[in-house]
Amino acid sequence: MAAMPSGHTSRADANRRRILDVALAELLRDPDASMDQIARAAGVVRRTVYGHFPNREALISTLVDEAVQALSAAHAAGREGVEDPAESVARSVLAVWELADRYRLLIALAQRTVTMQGIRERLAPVREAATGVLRRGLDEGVFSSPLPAPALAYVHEQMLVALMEAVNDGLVAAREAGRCAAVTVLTAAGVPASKATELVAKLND
Amino acid sequence: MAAMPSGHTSRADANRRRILDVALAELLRDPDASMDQIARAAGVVRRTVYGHFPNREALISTLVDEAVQALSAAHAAGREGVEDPAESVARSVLAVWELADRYRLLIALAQRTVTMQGIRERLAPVREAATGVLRRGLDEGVFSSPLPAPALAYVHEQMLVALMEAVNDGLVAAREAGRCAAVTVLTAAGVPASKATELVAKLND
DNA sequence: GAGCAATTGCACACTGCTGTGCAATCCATG
DNA sequence: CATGGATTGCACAGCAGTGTGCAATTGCTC
Repeated sequence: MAAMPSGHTSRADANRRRILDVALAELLRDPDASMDQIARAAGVVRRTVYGHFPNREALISTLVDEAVQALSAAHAAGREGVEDPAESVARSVLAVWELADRYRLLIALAQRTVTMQGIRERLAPVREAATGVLRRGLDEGVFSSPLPAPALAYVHEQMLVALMEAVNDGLVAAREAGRCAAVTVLTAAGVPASKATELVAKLND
Repeated sequence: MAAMPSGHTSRADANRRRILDVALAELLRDPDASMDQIARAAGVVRRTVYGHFPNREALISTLVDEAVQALSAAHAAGREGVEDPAESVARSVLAVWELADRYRLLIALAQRTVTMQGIRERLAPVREAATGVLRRGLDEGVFSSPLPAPALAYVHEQMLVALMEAVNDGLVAAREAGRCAAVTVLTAAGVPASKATELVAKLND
């Protein structure tokens, strides 16, 4: 039946959750992983996956939606009520990075998948927000770059991706990565290294 | 027969060349483009493509090899006989960028393909060279970053990718992109914006 | 115009993935 | 232990792509 004892998710729900989690990891290893691979990795039969998601696209779409939603929230929360562009950027990066450990894989995946298209589209709002902050920073002279704000937004986005890969490959400790990312992003925007370091250190204490 | 008149490439060679060129463009639009799509786009029948390349992988492999080779050459040439790390980095970026207009597409493609693995492997030497320069710069204090040299190399690599996408999307003029890339890369490494701009301007006159 | 390599146009076998249907089975709950 | 939703196992149709074989044809070269 529909109702269930308090605090106890049905087996179906648990399976659905696990399938999503496993799919995330599995699609990283191979962006073209088949439904069968995913199902087996989730300890389930292919047919069962189709019981939860009508088709492959629906599954991936759900995955993307979850990630994008979490990311948008973090990005927005990170800079609410802050007027200084530099601090705003730093806070955003740090906030987004919180999720990195969970979604790093998906982001890396996104890089090399056709699905990339869909993801970039859905991230457009976030990117526009970021562009806005960057533009303000450039206008106010807090930032300094030969690049127009939108291009700088691209660069920042890719820098985070690069850092995530660096963490994946063990070049940077996950613990420090957030701070490093924030500092590097600010630095790339033209904020003096010393000032960037100081600001981030203060935020991160 | 095998021999041919001076300076005149056989139709076969011309076809092979054209197939490679078209495949490059076609695989960008769709990393999973079929052999048939590629063949048709090259104004040729699928069977003909198989006449030149035993299989899909061989074709892509050839494509990658050409690009990597050109890239390595440019990267090395750009910084031969230069001792200042900052100038070295700036020269490399500018040199590599020369090829960007031709290979930008492939690079973007690489980002989202499984083939990515193979490419990153083959680019390892270049990345190591870059890491070396970055390390020297960090040691000498010319650069300043919380990131270790290898991670910084990742970041720089991705920044170039981002810039290429920005150009593809019309956010930056191809003509200025090289200079901007160089400046931004240096800035991200902690070189003061003013100094970076000045250096690049001098190199690029 | 004969000769020859390259190209073409089919046809074929094979593989791997998708999405669906259905009967058998599992298993927590009541 | 009975019940019903979830899961399983299997089978099937369909599709798209790959790589290959071969005979017919094109078009350059001599």
